[in-house]
Amino acid sequence: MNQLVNPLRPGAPPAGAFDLLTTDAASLARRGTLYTTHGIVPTPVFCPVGTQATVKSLTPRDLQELGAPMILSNTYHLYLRPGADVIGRLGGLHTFMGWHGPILTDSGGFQVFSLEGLRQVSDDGVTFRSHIDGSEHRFTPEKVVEIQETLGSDIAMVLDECARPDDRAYIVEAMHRTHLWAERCLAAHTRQDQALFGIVQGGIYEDLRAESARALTSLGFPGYAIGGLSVGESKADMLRILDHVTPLLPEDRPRYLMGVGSPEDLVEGVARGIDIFDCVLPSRLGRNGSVFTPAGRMNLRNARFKEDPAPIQEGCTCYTCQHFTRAYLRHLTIAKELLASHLSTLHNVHFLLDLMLRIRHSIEEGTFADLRQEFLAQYQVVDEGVRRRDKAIYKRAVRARN
RNA sequence: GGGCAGAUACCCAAGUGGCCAAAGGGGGCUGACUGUAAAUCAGCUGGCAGCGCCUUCGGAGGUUCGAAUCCUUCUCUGCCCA
Repeated sequence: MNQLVNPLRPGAPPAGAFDLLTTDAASLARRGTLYTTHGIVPTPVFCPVGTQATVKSLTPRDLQELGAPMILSNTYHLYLRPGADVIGRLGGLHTFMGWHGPILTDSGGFQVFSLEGLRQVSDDGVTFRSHIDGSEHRFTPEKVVEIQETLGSDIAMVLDECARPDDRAYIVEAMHRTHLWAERCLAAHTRQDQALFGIVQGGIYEDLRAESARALTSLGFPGYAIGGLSVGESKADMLRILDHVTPLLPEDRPRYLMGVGSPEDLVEGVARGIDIFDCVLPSRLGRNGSVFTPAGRMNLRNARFKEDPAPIQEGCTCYTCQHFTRAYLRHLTIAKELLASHLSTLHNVHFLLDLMLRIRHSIEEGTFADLRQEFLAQYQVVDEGVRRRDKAIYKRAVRARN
């Protein structure tokens, strides 16, 4: 894994090349290989997220030991601090952060969405106010490509506009802008050792998704991302859109579902033909005291773990589970010790990487359908009922106050 | 023995006549988190029953339409003087 491939070496696959190895008989799941300048990525793959050139609380050595095939980092955040030029002068992002495996950089498109209120969008680009010091900055498609080329990531993303799922008129506008930007990004992109992926938008509307997929594929990218999902729409909507979109994307190019990452979503995403995932969930949940188990999420703060001598997950091979009890992890979490974040994140990332490993094997063995069925039968998803109950408690509290 | 200050919910601590079941912290409990403005955020934390009632501010008694708040007394704590 992570074996170095020189894209300039004669006969070596170009950066971003994708080999489709096996296709599942009962679903759209597929097993493939993605070639990058910094290593070969087996797909389907999950990428932990290191927004600020670090997967929070983990060292590159941890990531290597966990077997992370590729990680994600972020254009907007690194551009603001420490500055892409700084990283460029220090030898590029890989050298700067000490991670020599594949890196995918997001374009800042997600920040167009998440920094709503600090930004203004026009057809030409986005004007941001820095969330750090309030200073004004401008991102155009060309600028975003330039930054990512300076960073030297293995896979760069086009600038896109991620929009809330509920407003069709706005989604249409954002989608068309995303198409214009995709074309300009492609025209501006020069690095041969870096692959540039396009991003399909269109919210929860099947006709818009189809239009977006058509527009993007006509431009000819080495890989296609599906953006604008898991941003507040229901799970049913997300899966419906995936069912609809992946068949419209070229079979011989990798498909990347951006920002998705809960265990159940990974399984269902793979079943719908997704090859690449990334998500902050394992690291953020870890820092906030939640860990994944085959039965669902576990909140380590719960009083019932106060004297629990078991590991998070019986039989788990991660460092955390092999050495520490729930009681100890609960103590660290409640005492807000730094080690709690590290150990919980370690377990969570391991959990997802291990799930992907098992998924890849099962596709090779032709048993993905069984894995999918067994995993989903066991894994308890936090359901709408719980949310409704929370909402009811909140309403009652408000009523009591008035 | 005398003088002064104090005792408020699990802890610390506001409140010195009605707007007080009682501010604010802390602690405790619960929940959320999906291309990271997140080591973050939200709710609950006297009891019961669904907008009301009941029992609370060291104990007892009193003043008042009404007391955590005023008076008497007792208990305890701290400081000072003998």
